[in-house]
Amino acid sequence: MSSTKFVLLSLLAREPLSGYDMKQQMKSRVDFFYKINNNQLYPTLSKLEEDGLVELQAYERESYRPARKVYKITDAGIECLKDWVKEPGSWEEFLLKQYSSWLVEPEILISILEEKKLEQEQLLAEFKGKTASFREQNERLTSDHPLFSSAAVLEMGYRFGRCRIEWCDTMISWLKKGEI
Amino acid sequence: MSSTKFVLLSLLAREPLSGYDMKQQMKSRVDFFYKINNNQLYPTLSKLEEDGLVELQAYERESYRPARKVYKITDAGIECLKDWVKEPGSWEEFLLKQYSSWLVEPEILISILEEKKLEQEQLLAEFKGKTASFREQNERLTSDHPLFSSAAVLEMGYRFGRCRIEWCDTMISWLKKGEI
DNA sequence: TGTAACATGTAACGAGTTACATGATTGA
DNA sequence: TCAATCATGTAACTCGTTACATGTTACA
Repeated sequence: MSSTKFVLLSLLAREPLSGYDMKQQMKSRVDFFYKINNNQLYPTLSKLEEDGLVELQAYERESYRPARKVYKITDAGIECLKDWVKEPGSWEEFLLKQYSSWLVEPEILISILEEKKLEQEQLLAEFKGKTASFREQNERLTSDHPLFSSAAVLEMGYRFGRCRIEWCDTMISWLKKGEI
Repeated sequence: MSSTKFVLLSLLAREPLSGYDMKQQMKSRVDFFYKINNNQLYPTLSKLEEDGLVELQAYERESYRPARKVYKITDAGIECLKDWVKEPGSWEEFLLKQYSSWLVEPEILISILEEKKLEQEQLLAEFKGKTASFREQNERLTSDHPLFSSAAVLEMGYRFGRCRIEWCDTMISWLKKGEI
């Protein structure tokens, strides 16, 4: 149920890698936001291999250090990853899935994005209502008033929502063009 | 170390509540983003009471249902919460802290916000560099190319960063005015 | 001489999730 | 009659974090 195994599949879908490589990528890559630790990494990799979603491509051993095990994603792995990308989920998970969106047909992606957009628009409407009721009930909120902080957090929620909607629009336009 | 206890203190800083009340608020409030389950709620409340950060204000018992325990934050609790709000942390934690920003002196808040803003600006510069190097290396990215997805995720990171910076600016202007 | 990089892995712990248990009352 | 609401709490489990263990080579 956790995203960890899909994160590993997401990386392996692009190129064969060892566990160590994956950790390095997660450290350095600015375009991929995820942190993993050894305790999750290696057992999860073993489980993926058991399930036939990845396979050992190379086993580079040098005498003085542990063998470097390079894994490769299988066809079943690609299918599994594709299915996951199409599944609904929270915004955070959705963003993670976008990293593997290149595997999915553009038409399907567009419909997913349009649904996400709708979801955010509904949330935005709720925020708007809340903010309005704040302003009505309290004409002036000084910075030591609890509702000042509530308004601040609400403002952030509102801005984030708008930001997400705009991003969805940009993505849809990119996909309709077919390239960037 | 976890935020859970501070979340409970954040709610109690505004008004005395029972554990059940807190859960209800987290469900319904649009201005507060946090989910808690009974297994964390009740033991954490007990621990807060042990530590003298909250105290029992009322113990409303009706024969046919469990006693309703209404808690009240103590002076020590307020101090503890205030200290937490001033501490540095991740953006997510920072947002949580903003819900109790009304407890903190505006000058201190402004300096915290300015630091957060700087942090985001540095991140944004990194994103900008990455995006530029993408564009240079690949003139055209079709939607089935892995780097198309990388660019999509990067674009989101960039937009979020800008959104955060703009929000910081808005907050600073609110605080300098002293009210909204 | 010490520490960072390489490369795998385990152990112990803390945090979080789902599900369950109680039990009268209110409303569909 | 069935489910939901009120209100507390426990049990079992998964997930994630920090720290440790191995052992050579390269570099400051």
